[in-house]
Amino acid sequence: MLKISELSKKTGLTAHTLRYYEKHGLINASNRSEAGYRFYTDSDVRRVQFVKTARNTGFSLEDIGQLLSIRVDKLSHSCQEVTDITRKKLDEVSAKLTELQSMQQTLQLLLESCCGGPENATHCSIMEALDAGLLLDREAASRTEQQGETK
Amino acid sequence: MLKISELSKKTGLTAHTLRYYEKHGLINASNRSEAGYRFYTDSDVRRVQFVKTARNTGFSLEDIGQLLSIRVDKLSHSCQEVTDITRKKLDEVSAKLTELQSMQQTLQLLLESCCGGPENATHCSIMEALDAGLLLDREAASRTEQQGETK
DNA sequence: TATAAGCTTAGAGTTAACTCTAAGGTCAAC
DNA sequence: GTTGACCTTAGAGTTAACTCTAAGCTTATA
Repeated sequence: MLKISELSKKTGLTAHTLRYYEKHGLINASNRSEAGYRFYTDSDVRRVQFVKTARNTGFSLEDIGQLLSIRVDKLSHSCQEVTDITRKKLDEVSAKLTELQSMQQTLQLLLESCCGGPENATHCSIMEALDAGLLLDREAASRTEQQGETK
Repeated sequence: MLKISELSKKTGLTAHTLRYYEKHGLINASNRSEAGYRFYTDSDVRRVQFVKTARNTGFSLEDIGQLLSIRVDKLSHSCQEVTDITRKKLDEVSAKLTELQSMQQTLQLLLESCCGGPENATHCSIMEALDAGLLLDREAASRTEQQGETK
């Protein structure tokens, strides 16, 4: 039976975060001392570690809530439910990745185009590119279109 | 001279967002009607488009504030200042990219490992992997270390 | 002239996941 | 018996970039 600071050390999550997770229904301390101190069982610890692993994998706390309800009653849930959550997250991550890759490419091009020296910025090619809106041909285009479509 | 809704149409930014940018010192309407309506000059429009392009490139509003102060007085600023801001942003984007790529890989492996079928989740390999904390060998490890180091 | 569309401001709400504070109770050690 | 470390709770603050609301003018149209 671990106290919250011991669980904190064991998991690398702060006591604050552990209480936050509890408040949001993700974890719990199976026992309390007479004074109200939380005491965590091995089972509690495993659940916290599950949450941490899922968090590190990119799942939101809401996702994790769903995964946890599957975890405690696996018989009533299917693999498909699990893959649905996972695929949805993968799609989100992939979309974000595409966006960031586009940004990365643009930023690299900008850096390559500029001398980066102590000269004044009168003819700075980065400033010129931003002024010209040249980047709109790439990432901005898709986002601008999406904005227009959702109106 | 454009009214705010006209500028909104022209830029794809909402009037709300334009006022928000103004409140945060990024843009301004050079003129106002007697009734207080904002009127934007061509120069104002170009500045707004600069902000939009920079935003699409990944710069934060704070970054853009710096870029704008360079933009209005290029003689007093160097290319290096511009590349510093750009490189810092590129580093951020690259770091985030690495993290997301790791997540993507993990999520893909999880999906490949699971049947995803209507079977109950008793032996779901995704649940097992999250339970085992297997992913900690990859991305979580670096983040856990960072957390430990910054303590 | 009445209606609707559009403009103004100040300020509150949203989102996610913490992060921190205040006020106070508990516990082990010296 | 008094420090000091640790625990409790409720609730406020943080971050970024919007997004929306309310209450009230202004303007164009029919």
